Amino acid sequence: MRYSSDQKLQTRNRVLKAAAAQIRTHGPQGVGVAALMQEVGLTHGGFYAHFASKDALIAAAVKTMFEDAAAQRHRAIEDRSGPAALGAFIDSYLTADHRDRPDRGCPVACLLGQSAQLPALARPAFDTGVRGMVRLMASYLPDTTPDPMALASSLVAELAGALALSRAVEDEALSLRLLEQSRLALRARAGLAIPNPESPYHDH
Amino acid sequence: MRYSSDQKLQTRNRVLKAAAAQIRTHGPQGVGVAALMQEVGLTHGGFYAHFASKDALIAAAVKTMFEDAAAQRHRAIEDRSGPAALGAFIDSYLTADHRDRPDRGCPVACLLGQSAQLPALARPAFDTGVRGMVRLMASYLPDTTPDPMALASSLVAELAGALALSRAVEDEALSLRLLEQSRLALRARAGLAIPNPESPYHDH
DNA sequence: CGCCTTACATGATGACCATCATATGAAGCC
DNA sequence: GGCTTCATATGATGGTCATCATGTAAGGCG
Repeated sequence: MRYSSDQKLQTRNRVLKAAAAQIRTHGPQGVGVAALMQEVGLTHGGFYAHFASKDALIAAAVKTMFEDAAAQRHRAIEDRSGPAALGAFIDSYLTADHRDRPDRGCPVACLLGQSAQLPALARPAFDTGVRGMVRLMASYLPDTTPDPMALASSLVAELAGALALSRAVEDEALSLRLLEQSRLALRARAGLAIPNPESPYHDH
Repeated sequence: MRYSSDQKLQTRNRVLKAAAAQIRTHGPQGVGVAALMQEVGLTHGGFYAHFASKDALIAAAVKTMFEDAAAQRHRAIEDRSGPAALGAFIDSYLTADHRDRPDRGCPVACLLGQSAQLPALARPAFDTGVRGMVRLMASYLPDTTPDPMALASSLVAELAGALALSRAVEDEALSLRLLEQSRLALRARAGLAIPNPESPYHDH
């Protein structure tokens, strides 16, 4: 092999990561091949050695976004499971930090209104990502939940909706209130205790 | 005045209406001046007699979208008020019909993830539109609600989130289930009765 | 009747875009 | 040390875009 053994793969991954960030901040149509490659330190010419087309890149990038999101989720819930994991996830999702870093954040919240604008190649990736998130939420719910998938989908809708709303609102105080209010509502709906770090009734 | 007395105003309104539809389906960046004018039956040249720039058009179009949405809301709730109005609104919002016609539908659900992609000129219009929707929901809540704005913002988040999710999912049955489940969850959260079973959304 | 405002059309400009054909140059292999 | 391969660069192509300068014609007003 020429160059270091996995040079091409590493470059491909760097391009993917940059694309995943740009798609989340500027939308699928806001990414340009030339600008993207420049961000990685290359020129536009080499792009087609890695991806068949811009649409193929976007499809691959959407997939990466969900993989990264799953990794972050694991970091957020640490070794908790069940309802405790759900609470940790909700709390980590509806934060100012997550709101301010859409480029590293949940793909569902970023692409919520834009599924129709994704190239046809990328839509299945987004679809399975959304379903995966719902399924995961359902798996965290207490065993006593009558219809876990129903509740989970409703929770995901509010999670992503609230984060996106908090990004749309210009007033910082209102934005924080939106996050906090949905956080409380979601915890209540999921049958979790009111979050209070010092409370002896904290859920785990 | 030459031409019929308000010819220019009417043209402007037709352009605005077309833009409002295109923005909702193709996103703010998916609208082209030439294509837009052609849809109205004109050519691209006259555009700048009506709007200072494309960004100014988008700002004006966002405003129109919310005005249209308010009019539709009035039609949906008819002469109901309070919780009855809220129930009618929720039921009319989370329907397959609304899902399938984003070009005439709620601007919040369409632009949820794209507020950052709106031109700076248009963001205030979106911001006030979102706040208006939350305020209206709050006004429908029962007087006994402890913190109406808090509940209202949480409801709006789920409403828009659920509609956007239902648009993202490719499986029709799952999409309908998403709508129905959030519809039930929202009615319950707002303290409303279980909706009548003969609703037109039950076909599946 | 003819003028002149005005709504709109034609056509041009320059920027930017995705895509591709071809060149370059680094590095493992003989 | 030269050959070859492959990751990336250079530069071109055809397209689309927003914007604007200028042309045209419709029709109310003098």
